[in-house]
Amino acid sequence: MLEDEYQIDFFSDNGFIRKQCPKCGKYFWTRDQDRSTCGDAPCDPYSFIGNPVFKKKMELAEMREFYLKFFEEQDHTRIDRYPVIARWRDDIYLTIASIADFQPFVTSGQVPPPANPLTISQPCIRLSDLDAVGRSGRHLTTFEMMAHHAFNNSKKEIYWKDHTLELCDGLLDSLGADPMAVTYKEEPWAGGGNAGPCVETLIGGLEVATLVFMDLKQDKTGDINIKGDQYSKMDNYIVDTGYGLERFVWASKGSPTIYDAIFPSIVNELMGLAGIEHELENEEYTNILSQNARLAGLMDVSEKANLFELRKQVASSIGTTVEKLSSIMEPVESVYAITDHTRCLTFMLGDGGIPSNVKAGYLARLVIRRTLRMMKDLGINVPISEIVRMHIDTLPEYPEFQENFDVIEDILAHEERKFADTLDRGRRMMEKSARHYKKSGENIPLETIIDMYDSQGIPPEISKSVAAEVGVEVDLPDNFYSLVADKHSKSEEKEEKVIPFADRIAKLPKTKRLFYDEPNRMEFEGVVLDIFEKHIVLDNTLFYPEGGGQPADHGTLTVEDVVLNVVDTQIYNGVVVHTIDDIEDELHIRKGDLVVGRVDEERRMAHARHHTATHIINDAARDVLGSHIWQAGAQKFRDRARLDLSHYKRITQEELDQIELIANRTVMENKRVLSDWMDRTEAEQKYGFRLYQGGVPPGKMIRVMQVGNDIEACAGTHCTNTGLVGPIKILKTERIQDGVERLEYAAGEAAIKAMQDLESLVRDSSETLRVSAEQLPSTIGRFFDEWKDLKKENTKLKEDLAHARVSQLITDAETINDIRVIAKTVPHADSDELTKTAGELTQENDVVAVLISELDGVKIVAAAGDEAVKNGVNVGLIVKEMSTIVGGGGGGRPNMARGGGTDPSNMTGALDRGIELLKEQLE
RNA sequence: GGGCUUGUAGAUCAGUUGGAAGAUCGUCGCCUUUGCAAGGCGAAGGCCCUGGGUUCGAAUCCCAGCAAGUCCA
Repeated sequence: MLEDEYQIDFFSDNGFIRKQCPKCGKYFWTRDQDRSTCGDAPCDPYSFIGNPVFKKKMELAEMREFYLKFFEEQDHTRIDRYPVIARWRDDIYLTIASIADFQPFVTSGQVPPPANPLTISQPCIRLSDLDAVGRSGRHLTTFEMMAHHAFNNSKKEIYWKDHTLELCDGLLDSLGADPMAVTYKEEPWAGGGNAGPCVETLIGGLEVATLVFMDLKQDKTGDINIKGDQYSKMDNYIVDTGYGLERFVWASKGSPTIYDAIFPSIVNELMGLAGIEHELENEEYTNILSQNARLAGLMDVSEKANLFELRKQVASSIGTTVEKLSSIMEPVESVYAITDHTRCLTFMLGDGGIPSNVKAGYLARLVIRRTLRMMKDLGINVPISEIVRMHIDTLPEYPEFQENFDVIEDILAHEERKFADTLDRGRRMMEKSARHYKKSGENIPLETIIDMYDSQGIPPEISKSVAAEVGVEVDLPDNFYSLVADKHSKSEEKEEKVIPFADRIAKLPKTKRLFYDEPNRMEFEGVVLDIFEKHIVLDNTLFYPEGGGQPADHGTLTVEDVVLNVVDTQIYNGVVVHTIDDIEDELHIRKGDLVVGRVDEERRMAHARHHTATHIINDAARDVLGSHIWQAGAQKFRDRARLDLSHYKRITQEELDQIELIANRTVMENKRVLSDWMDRTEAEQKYGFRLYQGGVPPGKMIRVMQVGNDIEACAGTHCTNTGLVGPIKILKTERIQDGVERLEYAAGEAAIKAMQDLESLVRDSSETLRVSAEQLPSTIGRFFDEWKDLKKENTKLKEDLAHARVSQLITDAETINDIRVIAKTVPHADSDELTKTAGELTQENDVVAVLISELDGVKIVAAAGDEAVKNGVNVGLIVKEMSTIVGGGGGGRPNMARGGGTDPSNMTGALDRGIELLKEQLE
């Protein structure tokens, strides 16, 4: 990054000088002539601990308000926070920064910002430093990023570097910070395809703010190189700042750790539950914590080696052993981590996140399980929801969490039970495996432990302790988790959607879409703007292009007397492209022609019914299941539609019936379906993020649909009244992931058809059984029971038959070398009967039975008593050879073998050969 | 989105190279005991998840589906 980027008037006008840090080599700006280091850890240690850098101690709410108010007074508009689950993004699951709220449409310039400039305090979740949370004294999974943003472009500049620095410095000043202690470090920033110069604001050794001047985008042909990637200048340039609310509070209090600063009451409560006295009043104790935090600030403690090094240094500086120190620190660190993690869960679940085995839900589960493990280690025996409740009680500024608490509690109870089940199951499996290895005297291979974790979810620590109980050693390498990750590493290819004739389409104006204003009109006139191969673009159209889970309209385009069939309709950057099926050699259509379009009404209406029904079902489901229900995907077809819903347990039949009933009531109420194009920001303020059930559409204006009580941003075609949807019939549910339920249903004529199909199933069944539909269940039950009884009886009869045969067969035995040999054909006996007969015959030790029958080809069974086996008989070999004679195969063990073949003509030959072999074996 | 694991008696699980469906607990009956706990003897209880395929033969191998678990991005 060029040095020029940091030659900012604010610095020169305010007596700053630029220096290079002798430790890290980075450049920074300071008012202090005598300062030499940059002010960042590890070049400077924390100096604010026990020595606050701001005038007044503040709590989170007070600090947040102070910040927002400061920027409001500086002409910024305060806007509401966004959810921590980033539903409007398809590239990230969690909101990781305030700027994430405005990506991608605002930052790219497609959509104007809700206000400009604006200020916000955005709760963010980052799980990347999970291991350091609790240990480092400063890491959190959840934090609020306070920010002021200005969105500039070549036409209009709000403010840029100078004013940003002025505002930041002014804020610190108004908090009573010592100007001489503040440094600004140059640090080029890149991330998410953008980049730009950046300044880090440091005070007391702590980084409290990051000021990013985002003006570059990734571009292979760009002429600016940052960290190995090429970038070029953007037309938009954005002030992207981030001030850590929690760090500001910490700095204002000077507590030993950030955790003690931001949620002291919950930390204390948990210490009590864990049976640890948190002696913040105890000087020796706070000394240890402070030392630890200061030194931890200098290193990355997520590395095991570093953690040990940290312990060593702290131990020596307070004159104790590493072991002693660890025994003091570990429980405390766990309490910190639990407090942090439960706060994270409060936000995740409070914002409607559902634990799952995939996507954002998996992250929630990960955090839940980590927390439960630590709680167990500390002996904290309260439901995890109780700790979440403590957080909610201290967060009155988030009333929505309070409202959702019942569901949150249920989800957590559910997860707790699931995890307990998993551990139980895992422990049993591990015990078995451990016993197996103990028997063979081997150590348990690492592979087994990895498998246990990877496919059964058993943490390696638990595997190890279970193994130890059984008495087998396990070596856990430090890089265990990266070994697991290696197993999964593979390249991933994403398919880019290719736009046909992209350059021609780019030159065309956006197509006027008539279907919004006139949803019931099916015929229109249009002028041909362009034709390429089978694709036709008009100036306006009634054809709905595929989108929002609704398939494309079909129909016809007529030019004079030529009728063209439209088989697909797509939209690319606002240009609707109609695709027709085969065309004549000579296309009777050219630019400027007037065409008459007719939409296939039946198809369109079926889609519209299913689309409106989808909104109705979504609303009904939320009614029945709770407010955590979100659409996780949807697709409409002509004969049915499906809707994926986030829900943490299986939907029961009763709930399903209820949803169906409510949905049909909405239909019968025949409410008007309202739609309105609204300013995006206005709609968001009015209806919230509930709008975005089906993802976030681009554009300044969005179409807001109201169907019954359901309000969503939706670009599909709908019925004008709910009554037009007709009956709605839920066909089935499927669990497509843990935490996502799929509903399949039909509406209108499709529903009638579906019901008729179901009915005919019942009718056919009852006709087959010759009973009325009402009697079907009981009759089927009876048949099933009878079938079971008959099967048992059949088995019994075969045994009896076998028994009856035995007495006959035994008299025909031929004695060879003291062994009685029975080699016979048993007519019409199946394999089971032969087996039972042979089995009974060989109850006598000196008997060998070779039985053969003709049934579905040839069946052969041979058995030998113990005595016979001792004398060298191996019926496995005999049957094997016999079977090949009848065109099949067979085998078994020396005392029992079965086989058969497809060719009955050679049965006697096979039997003779069997006797021959037997004789050989007995000699 | 991808990977891995698992579906067998009411429950928890065995079931070897494809070759006679098992154990433990629970249930029921009888015996023992003043009674209980327990013990002894015996019995009932299986569409081996579903549907295809391979094979003389599949709980076992292959494919598809359904269901459950789990890890990763």
